[in-house]
Amino acid sequence: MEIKAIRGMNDILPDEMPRWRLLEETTREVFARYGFSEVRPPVLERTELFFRGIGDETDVVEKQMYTFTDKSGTSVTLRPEATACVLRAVIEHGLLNKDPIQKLYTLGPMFRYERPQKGRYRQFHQINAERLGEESPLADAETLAMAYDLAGTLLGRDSLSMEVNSLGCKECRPGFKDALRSFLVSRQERLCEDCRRRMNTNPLRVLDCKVISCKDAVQGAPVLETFLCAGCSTYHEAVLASLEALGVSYSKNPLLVRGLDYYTRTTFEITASGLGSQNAVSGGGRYDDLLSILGGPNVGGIGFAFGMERLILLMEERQHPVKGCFVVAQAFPEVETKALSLISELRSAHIRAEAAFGKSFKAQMRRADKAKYPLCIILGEDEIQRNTLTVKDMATAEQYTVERAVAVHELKALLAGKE
RNA sequence: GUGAGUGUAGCUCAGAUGGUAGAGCACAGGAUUGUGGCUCCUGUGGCCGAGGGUUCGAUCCCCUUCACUCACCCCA
Repeated sequence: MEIKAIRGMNDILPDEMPRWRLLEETTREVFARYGFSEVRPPVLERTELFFRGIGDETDVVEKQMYTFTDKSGTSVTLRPEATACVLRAVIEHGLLNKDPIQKLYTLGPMFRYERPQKGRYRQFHQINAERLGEESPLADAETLAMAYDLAGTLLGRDSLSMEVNSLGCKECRPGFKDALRSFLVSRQERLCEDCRRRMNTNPLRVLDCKVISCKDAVQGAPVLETFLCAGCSTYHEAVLASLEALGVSYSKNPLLVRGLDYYTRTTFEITASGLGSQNAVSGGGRYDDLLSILGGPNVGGIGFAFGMERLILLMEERQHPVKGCFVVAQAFPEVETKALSLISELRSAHIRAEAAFGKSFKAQMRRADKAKYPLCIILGEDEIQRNTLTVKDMATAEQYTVERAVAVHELKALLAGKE
């Protein structure tokens, strides 16, 4: 029986790597411009971290976690998201004592046990940014701007849209929840089965339901915006004004709800066309209570995540640029030995060099062509006799004779002209 | 967890009322015994997803199972 990869876990094959590298490089570049530094927490954490951090009534925690007990009997979980992990690291190492403002990002795999679908896998990768220690709507706006900046440079602004909302804080949200719940109870016979359950556990989610009868029933429901306390309301206005100042185009979506419990005030989502139903490319928001819930200082933060596979799906294919030479050698032991030392000399000079021994001359040429090498070096008995090399330009088919002694120097010059 | 669709060569896909399979691309070799791409020729490659049932005989029909895809749910 052939062993195959586990469901929902994919190999990233060589052809796809250029896109992944571009994605990672762009992320590092953009985030560095905003003063963010990289961290790398482990992928395995104590299960309790996510219970406390994400909220035990969320779908993620209730049914999507890869949880098991390790050999010491502790319950551990493959992280379903990164924020709780990064904050755990910040708290554990007292980073906020060294600097009360922390701007961090991390890249890596996350795990959720869900039915795989386009843009949704059981092992998937996220880009995650967290910004801690600034109580200011400007910090919120700048964080959203950074997410928008990254998405824009990767995908172009045209296919993107950003939606913003405020979820209020622990002062004003309960009032809204209660009002919403009693509104929903009054109309519960029109709600779908799921929503009748959600009505009690997480009434906000009902607003987001896609079932038409629910959308209908929700008409005229209390609006979160009107319940926001004065603090939240002015804060939200300031965030929106700052977004405009930053040139970020967004739309308000009072129904935008996040799946994780820890969000307060600002939340947002970036969606892209072309992904089918999993069209959220990024999402995030402010979490003023999460640090303290996790046992840290009473400091707020804001962050977001990008789904890397979703970005990759939208990025154009790229090719490995190949700059170097392919060495074609006639199949005689003496020639092959010389070829070997030439290759090694080239590599020492930081020139990419490759050969395919044990192949016919023609086959070697074909490989040189297929691998898209701009130059091909031909080494045969004649060249060895005369202490020269034949260099062939694969694009123009021109050939030059080069003295063996100055070969590396010459090749460097020739390659410098190829981009 | 629910629903629908699909599993045949490395990839994309044909196939017959049930008689153990083909194409294109890719790969390898040759036409050109030291010259790639284009062309032509040849070749390698398949337990027809797995298990069971019906049948003289199943890749095809039936059941089961697994996987993939899309959608729901939920999310990045």
